[in-house]
Parts: sequence; C-alpha cells; structure tokens
Amino acid sequence: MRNGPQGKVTIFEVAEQAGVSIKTVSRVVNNEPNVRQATRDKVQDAVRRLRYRPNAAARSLSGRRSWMLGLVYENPHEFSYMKDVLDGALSACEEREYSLLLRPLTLPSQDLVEHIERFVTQARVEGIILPAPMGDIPDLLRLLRKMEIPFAAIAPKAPATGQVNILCEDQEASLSLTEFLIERGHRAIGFIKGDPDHGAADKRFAGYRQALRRHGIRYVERLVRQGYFDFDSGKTAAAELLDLPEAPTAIIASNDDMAAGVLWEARQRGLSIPGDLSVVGFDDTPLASRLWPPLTTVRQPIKEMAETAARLLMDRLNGKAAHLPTAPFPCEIVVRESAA
Amino acid sequence: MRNGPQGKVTIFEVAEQAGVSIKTVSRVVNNEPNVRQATRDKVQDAVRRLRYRPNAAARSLSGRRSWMLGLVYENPHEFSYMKDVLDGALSACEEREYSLLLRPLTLPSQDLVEHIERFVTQARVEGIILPAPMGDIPDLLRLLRKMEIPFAAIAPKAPATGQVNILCEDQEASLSLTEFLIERGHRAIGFIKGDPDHGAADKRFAGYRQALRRHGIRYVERLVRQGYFDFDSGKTAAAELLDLPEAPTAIIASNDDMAAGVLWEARQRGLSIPGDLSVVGFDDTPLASRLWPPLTTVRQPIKEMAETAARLLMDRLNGKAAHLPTAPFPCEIVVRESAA
DNA sequence: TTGTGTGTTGACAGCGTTGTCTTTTTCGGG
DNA sequence: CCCGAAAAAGACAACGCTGTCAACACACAA
Repeated sequence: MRNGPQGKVTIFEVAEQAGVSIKTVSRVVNNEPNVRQATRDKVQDAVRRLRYRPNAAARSLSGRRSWMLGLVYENPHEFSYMKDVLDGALSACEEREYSLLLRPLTLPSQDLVEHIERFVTQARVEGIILPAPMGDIPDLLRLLRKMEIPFAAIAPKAPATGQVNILCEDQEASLSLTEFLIERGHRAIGFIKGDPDHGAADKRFAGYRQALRRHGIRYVERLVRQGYFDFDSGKTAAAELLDLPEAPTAIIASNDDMAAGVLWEARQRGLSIPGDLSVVGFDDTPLASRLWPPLTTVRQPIKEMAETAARLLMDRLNGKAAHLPTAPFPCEIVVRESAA
Repeated sequence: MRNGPQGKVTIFEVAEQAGVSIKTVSRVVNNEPNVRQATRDKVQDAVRRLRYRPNAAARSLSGRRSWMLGLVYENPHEFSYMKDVLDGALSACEEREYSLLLRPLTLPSQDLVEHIERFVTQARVEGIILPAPMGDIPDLLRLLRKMEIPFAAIAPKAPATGQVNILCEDQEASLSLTEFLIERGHRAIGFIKGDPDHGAADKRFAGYRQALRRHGIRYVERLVRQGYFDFDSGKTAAAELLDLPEAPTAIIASNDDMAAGVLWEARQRGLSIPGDLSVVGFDDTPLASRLWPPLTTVRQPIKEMAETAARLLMDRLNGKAAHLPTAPFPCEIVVRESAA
C-alpha cells in the first residue's frame, strides 16, 4: 500500500487489486467501450483506492501520442492580448487533459524554422496554436504542413482551408466604432493602423473606410498613419496627426496600447480629452480602464477564441470532426469617457 | 533516408549509420564521459545527417525523469509581473532543455492540494516554481514536502531552509523610495499596503517605516491603508487618504496597478500631479510608463529572478549543488514625473 | 443441438530510450 | 612481450503503458 514519493502506482497494481488484466484497466481508464459495467466499477474502485494516475511518458511512448499542444507566439511587451490567449488555451487543455507547451519567439527570426522543428520533433507536440501574427508567416505554415502538424490560427489574414481558423468580427467592430464617432459629429477622424503583419490590422482599417464611405465622408490619406501596435508608434503617429493643419477631432488607434500613446501625446500638448480630441482603441485591455480618461474601446472575446481554437484543434487530432469554418466571434464596443 | 511525418528517426538508425551500439549513441547525445573523441564525432555526424532528436517520452520513461518543471501561479488580472516570471522561467528552461508546464490557480482554492497532486503525479513534474504568494501557502508547501518535490519560491515571506529562495531588496528599495520623497520635502506620506499574503507587501511597508524612523518623522497610522495589489483597491485607499483632514502630500502605492488607482482618484478630484500630490509605485510595469504623468517606480529584476529560480531548481534536481541562500537581487528606482 | 455474431477479456509484443552489467580495447610498467 | 587496470563499447533488460490479435462467453437463429 506504500508507494514511492512520486506515487508510483502502476497499472499492474490496479489490475491486481481489481482482479482483471492490465488491458482492462487501460480500457476503463481511457473510457473505451466494451467493458461490462460491473468490471468498470471494480476497476474504478481500485483506481481510487490506490490513487492511480497513468504515467504520461509511458502512455505517450506506447500510444504514439504526446497529448501536448504547442503555443507559438511573438513575445510582446504589452502582454494583455497573449494573457487572454494563454488563459483560453490553458483552460481548454485542462478540460481535455492535454498539456500546453509554450514557445515564445522574437520576430523576425531567421532560425524560426529550426526552432519550431526542434519544438515539434523533440517534445512531439501534436498540434500548434498560432495567435496573430504567427498564422501568416509563410515559412512557418509551410513547415507545419510539411511535417503534417495540424494547427489553429487565431485571427489570420488569410484563413486557408485545411486548418482551424478562428476569426472575429474585426471589420464590423471597426465599422461600428467609426460610426460611433461619426454619430457624435466627428468628420475628421484620424486612424492609426496596426502592424501590417497582423490580420486584424487590415480588417480594422477596412472597417474604418467602410464607415466613411457609408456616411459619405471623404477618405483623406493624410489622416491615416502606420503604427505597430505599441505605445511608441501610437505616440509618434498621434504627433504627426496633431501637427496637421486640418488636425483630426478624433483618433482611432488599432489597439489600446497605441491609444495610450495618443492620449500621452495629446496630454503633452495640453489638449483635453475628450473635449479637444476623442480617442478610441481596440482590445479592452486592463490598460484601457486605468488610463485617464478611461478608454472607449472594443472588447473581443480573446479567451473564448483561444479556447475554441484549442478545442477544435484537439477535435481534429482525435479525428472527431471535419472542421467547417466557425462563425466569427462578435465584438462589443465598451463605451467609456475618452470620446464625445 | 525517408522518415515519417514527425521525423521518427530513432537511436537505432543513428547507431547503424555511425557503426556503433545504441548505448554509445545515448552516451554521446547525453554528453556522458568515456567515449573516444573519434567515436563521438562519428556519432554526432550521424545525428546531424539524420536530424535525430531523442524521443522525450522514451527518455522520460526509461530514465525516470520527466525533464519538466511546473509553474504554479495565482492568475492575476494585471499580468505584467507574471509575464516577467514566465519569460524568465521559460528562458532558463530552454537553455537546459527542460519543458515548463503551467498551472494557474484561483485563490483561495479549497481543492488546491488535489489540483497540485494531479499536476505532479500525472505529468511527473520534477520541480516547481512558486512565485508569490504561492511560496507562503502552508497546505501547498506541506504537500510538496510530503511528495518530496523540490521547489523554488520567489519572494516568499518566510524563506525556509531546504528550498530554493529567491529574494530581492524590497525593503531597501522601499526605504530609498520613501527617502526619495522625504528629500523632496514630503512629511505626510501616505502608504498603501499590498496583499498581506505576499511577502513583498510586508517588506515594502517595513522599508517605509524604517525611512520615517530614520528621518525622525512620526508614523501616523491613518496614513496607511490596506490594498490588495489591484487597481480598485488603490482607488479606494486613495479616496480614504485624500478625504483625511491632514491629507498626505505624497502617496506610496505598493505596486503600479494600485498607483494607477491613486492617479485615477486624484484626477477625479481635480488634483494635479505631481503639483498637488506626488505618487509612486513599485514594479515598473508597462503601465507605469503609459500613465500620465509617467510613474516614478521601483524596477525589480523579476525576469532574472525567475531565471535564477529555475536554474537553481534544475541544479538541485541534478544534484549539482547544496543551494546556499542566494544574495537578494537589487532593485532600482526609476525616476519619472509623478513625484516632486 | 450447433453455428454465428457480438460483446468482453486477456496475452503479449512493442514503443525508444537509459541503467546495469559484461566484454573488449587500450595503454603503461615490469 | 605480457599483465593488470582503466577506459571504451556493447548486450540486454527494464520503464509503464497501448495496439493487436486471439480467446472466450453468451444470445439467438437455424
């Protein structure tokens, strides 16, 4: 009844206790069919009594499955987005008893392929979750396809078939957000684009243009600036916009961190917000509610998206479903005080 | 030369290519002694040619080692601190070819012990990293000791012997930060404590009191409020402090998120910062530099601390060292514009 | 009664490494 | 040139599961 420090109860002890063969124990533990209920009970009893936990290494080796998912991400400075992805992926993994292995990357990375190859072959990761912008790196996608590793892309630019794609209504959200400003009388609306490598960046920009068009507002190229989803680029872009002779009365930043930069730059210049300038962002990160004034922004269900990504990936690994494209997740405008 | 999708080159193929036994290949791959240089070269050649990667599952099963570390943490809303811990732990693991498994927890958790037990016995995690406040949960520590799982505590309140402890100069930093304010003429200095479960909270408070004592300033209990390391509690505490008849001219918040709360509350009341009120925080999170005015705060080398925690833990697992207590890591005041 | 099919159980061979022990080789000194 | 010790290399049995296939039990139809 005594067992070593790390609880080395094996399937043999359980089989003996239950008076069945190890194979039967294996069947019960893995919820396989064709076991009589009485037998199942006996085994489950023994499992509980002995506090048996199957050894993951043995299971992997024998079953040729690692029960591991990989999460490959670009390590950002502002981690809010990834935190939600991580939470979602982790909770899906926990519910299906998978493990999650992380691989942060710094882009651009020349030995990316090498890195990922190690990751996959060494840990024998079965499938990979690719949050933006990982789902759009051609070398990476090519490698994964060659190695026949299924993957799930979160918010990719180009959702190819034969992979799990998780999207959200970025364009629609951006459209609404822009209309939100238009309805409040703004006509000169500045827009700070996100990193061109991210799928979301394009869509958010498209939504902005669509709103202008719909409301008959002329699109002015000078009111659009390139940003990279980080605070500093938001600051710079805001400075350029505010230096314009016909400076905008509102600025849409493609994420909260850049919006924070806009706020910062506006404050530098003594502009009052939202009096002199309205500012809105995307993502509803903790930052948005801590800034002054708190930021009107768009909430996306990132955690749920990551959860779904992981679940569909596992379904696929277990041959459970031809994965039809999933409906894009809805976003929601969170109105706070930074726009008027 | 062809090999399956997931690169199933085994030790046998390598042995054959190199003209040696599998055991010799194993020795070379694991850098064991007693292999002639010429042999070593032959084997390494074959390894490279075949792109051989040892199978982790087989290695674990046979060697009775999982090569995995666990990171058990309380999942906070503001993730900056944990992001640094994660980065550090991950980079240390990568350098030693360990894997890192995450287990977020919500405290208080009644089935904590059950959760951790599964975590350890199922994945066969060899050692665990416990960032604050995990290093001070009696049930958890007792369980780990009973299971004989080595662990490393980051910033524990009570650094027990027989475990890896990573500390930083919290009290000294708090002392300097308080003196920083005193030198600028502040006498009525408010202090917002952190979550009493965190070791750092006590030390930061102790540093504050020490500074007052050293400069002959009377300690006023009403100027001290209990917070919980989150934005809302910072806001509440600030409101209480600012309602005081002898309101403080400066407030020290035990972390940046609470300092953001103070800023928020001050702004609500139309106070100018740092004109009417100086505010300082701890941790130098991204938030600190995005707020207005940017926050004077204390930078701690969290990433390095986590890296060291992981490394010492792995050393211990590999019997490499009786781990003497490590010197506490130094902190550094980052002066920005929120204090004058 | 016998045969057939379905549901249930078990025997046993891997899975790809490392640990242990044995055998072979190498090398310096008598 | 031989001997003994140390270094180098190999043989082989684990490690704890799952996959495969064979065996058995039982119900029902012929």
